[in-house]
Amino acid sequence: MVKSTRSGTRERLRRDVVVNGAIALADAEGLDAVTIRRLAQDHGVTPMALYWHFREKNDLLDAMAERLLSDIDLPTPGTEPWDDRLRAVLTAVVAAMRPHPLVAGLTLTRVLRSDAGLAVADRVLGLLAAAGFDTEHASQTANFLLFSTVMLVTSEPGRHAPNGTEEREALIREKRAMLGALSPARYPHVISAAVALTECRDEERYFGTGVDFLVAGVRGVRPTV
Amino acid sequence: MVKSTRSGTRERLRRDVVVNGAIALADAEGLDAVTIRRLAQDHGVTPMALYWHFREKNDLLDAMAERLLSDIDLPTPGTEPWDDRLRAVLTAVVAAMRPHPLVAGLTLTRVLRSDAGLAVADRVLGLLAAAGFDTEHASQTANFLLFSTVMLVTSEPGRHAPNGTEEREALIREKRAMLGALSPARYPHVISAAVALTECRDEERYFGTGVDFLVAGVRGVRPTV
DNA sequence: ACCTGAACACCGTTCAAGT
DNA sequence: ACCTGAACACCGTTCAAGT
Repeated sequence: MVKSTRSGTRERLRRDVVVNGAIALADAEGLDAVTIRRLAQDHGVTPMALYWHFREKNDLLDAMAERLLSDIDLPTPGTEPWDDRLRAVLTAVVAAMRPHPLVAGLTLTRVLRSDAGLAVADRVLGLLAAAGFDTEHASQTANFLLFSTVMLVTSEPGRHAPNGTEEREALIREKRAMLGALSPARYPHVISAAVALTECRDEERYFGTGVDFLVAGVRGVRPTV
Repeated sequence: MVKSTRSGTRERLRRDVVVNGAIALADAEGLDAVTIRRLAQDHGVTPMALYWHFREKNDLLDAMAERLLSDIDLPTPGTEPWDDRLRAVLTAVVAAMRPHPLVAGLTLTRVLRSDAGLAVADRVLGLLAAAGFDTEHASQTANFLLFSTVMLVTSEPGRHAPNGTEEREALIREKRAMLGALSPARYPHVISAAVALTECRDEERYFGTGVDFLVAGVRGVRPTV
């Protein structure tokens, strides 16, 4: 995690360049396209060259996740009510993940293994403690809360395919057609929701009410004080 | 989806056996262990034999997801308030997923492509409509709700590794040690929550309040009527 | 410190062929 | 209808070697 390279500029730059390339590649073509060999090729280097910078592929994925997590711009701790502060934190998480819906899922298993992720987790745990949660309850809630927030981004309707491409349009059309062809007797609600289920019309509203949902959920399971 | 095999017993049996084996294998060793070649070997058959039953590997994953989704035992539609009925549906989803925490994630992208998943989605959409949600809002909420419910299972602390194994114990110990070694000045809340963050002490309580959380979230974003 | 070359043990998948 | 054999184009990774 904490890198202690002495004259690090060359190494860290190189490493960062690879990580940037990997994220950009995943954004454009999905995580499956992120391959040691493909990245090597993109950088005009032999696949084995990457193994000097990363012990194994998983280390590269860790670095990608940490990059996204460190993009989270935590609000300065204020004195507002706990739920307003929680909302601000979750909004910051969403903002960092939104540009990378195809990569965000990597953070799910890595929050507690990166400095930036730990900072977010600590903040959320602190807020929940302030709201009256005991340690056990706060841990479970914080864990689920962070997962859900990231998933708000990864599960946005129509965002499974790379952004803005024709491929995405085709996928949405196809899915919509499939839903439209279902039996109206069996799945009436699905059919009338076919359009909304396949594409998000108003992203700001989607993420806004998503965060509202999560804050309300916390309020709902908050111990009565 | 809808299979129309004439004298199907032999084929469907064979196919089901493979799917069962794949789920059991994933439960025991994780999804990465589910490989065409490994399954073929387990069934004493050539890898290419599987390609008669599944057009490609993804079809096998689809079938695994559909199996889990069809394990959902939807409650008979009642006349209770919408939130009680929603709670019952979500509880049924959790119950179906809990035995397969390492497989449940497969359902996330496949709900709307399986009969069983469509039935659940239709039910949830109907409940949200009854609660006063318009189509757009209901779709986004239902989508997120199902994702979150599945994730309640896949993200349970300590359940990332196969169940009950020594490997799992080792992973938990390791993670706990890592968290305990952090700087108390920077991550005070994480450190004091190290135990709770790495293992779920009371699963019933965890899933119970998880479902409560989600129902409360829906209540929180429900349009005022 | 940083990279290459050759090799290994895996993948999913195609295609022609068998029964 | 169901399965095999041989082959292809990919993976991640190791190890010894170069500069």
